[in-house]
Amino acid sequence: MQLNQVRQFYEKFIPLSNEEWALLEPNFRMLRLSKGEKLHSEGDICSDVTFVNKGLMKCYHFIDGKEYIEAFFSQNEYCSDYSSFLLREPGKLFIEALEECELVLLDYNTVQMLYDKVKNFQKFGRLMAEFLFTQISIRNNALLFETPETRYKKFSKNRPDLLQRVPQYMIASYLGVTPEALSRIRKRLLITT
Amino acid sequence: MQLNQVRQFYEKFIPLSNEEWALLEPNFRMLRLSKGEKLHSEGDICSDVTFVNKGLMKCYHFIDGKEYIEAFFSQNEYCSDYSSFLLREPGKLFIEALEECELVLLDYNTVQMLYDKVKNFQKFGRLMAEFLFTQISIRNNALLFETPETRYKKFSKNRPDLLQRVPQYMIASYLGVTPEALSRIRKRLLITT
DNA sequence: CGAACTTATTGATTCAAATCAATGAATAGT
DNA sequence: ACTATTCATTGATTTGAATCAATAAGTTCG
Repeated sequence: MQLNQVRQFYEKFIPLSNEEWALLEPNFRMLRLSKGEKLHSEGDICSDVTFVNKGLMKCYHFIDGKEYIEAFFSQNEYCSDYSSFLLREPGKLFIEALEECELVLLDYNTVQMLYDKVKNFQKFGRLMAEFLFTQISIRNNALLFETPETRYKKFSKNRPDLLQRVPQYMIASYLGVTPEALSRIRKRLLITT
Repeated sequence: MQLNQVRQFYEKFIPLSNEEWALLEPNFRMLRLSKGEKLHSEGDICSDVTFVNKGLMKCYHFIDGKEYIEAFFSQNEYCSDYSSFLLREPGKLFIEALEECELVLLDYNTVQMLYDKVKNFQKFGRLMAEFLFTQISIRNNALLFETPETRYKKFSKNRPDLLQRVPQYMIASYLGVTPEALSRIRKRLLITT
């Protein structure tokens, strides 16, 4: 099991001695998903925090037959229905592989155990929660206060890789508009530019 | 300085021995604000986490001459521009007293110090961040997926106190609609009910 | 290769809520 | 008590994006 990416990820938040890593390492589980397979569905209580070792996941609400994409998670990102994981309540999200994926999981009980056993893991948990808070705040402010056009421009700039890997109607969903609207935005930008 | 409410608040998240409390207690600062005074303005780096001992605060964006209320914080709630506090970057929020307020503050450096010095404080920080994450998620899902009418109904049910204490145009702003729209929603509900 | 399906584009129409405008009710200040 | 101001309501109009509809371009796979 290739865990060097995971370790690097953790070490961006906290220092980890070899001894501490040795306590962490045996707890990870590897999961491979094919394109279209789901990690998590609406109604499930999210059982694990998940690190994307390889591939691309999408995370979405499904309401009245329509997908509303909340996030894409690619290599070296953390991906879970975090609210459900924390609250131990059935979640509202689906999480699905958009490509062949290699995931590294840590289940809820193990996480709780590690908070007690591994020095610094509590801090890691705090920093992760804080990080995710700031991420969700940024996204929400964008949806509330920026125009679809601005959101598209920023997305193109920040995630040019996803622009290639993800069909346009999913980008539209992520940006909070219909595919038709995004098509028109792109047309407008081509003319203007 | 009346800190029993603060202690109770902390103890909802973690156990605190008298010794630990003795380490915490001297670090709190009390701040009184009159109606209309601001705790925090756009562009400020949020310096403190703030507990509302008494009174009512509003937290809002101010864009194109208009207020967009993000949250109300009343007695026994935590109130800050948390993103700015965490990122150490200028914030986008204003936080202002809607009534005479009594606030209890803990500044950034002290918080960091306490993470190291007080057993369990790291855990408290994690639980707070997690709690705030779930709160923001709930609000955002409401704004994205519920109708203004549903949001108003839930708000009336969950915060009947605020319905009394806060003018209707501020409720409208919090619910993400104009005052005119909220007035019409209320009318509709009166007729239907 | 060509059929079947998926995705993207373009145009016409609809819709929910914002904006604009006016009036009435309530509240505050002198 | 009376004026000024703020707040809530109601009606008319506008608007940005969704929906509906049709076509074109691209992909997949038998």
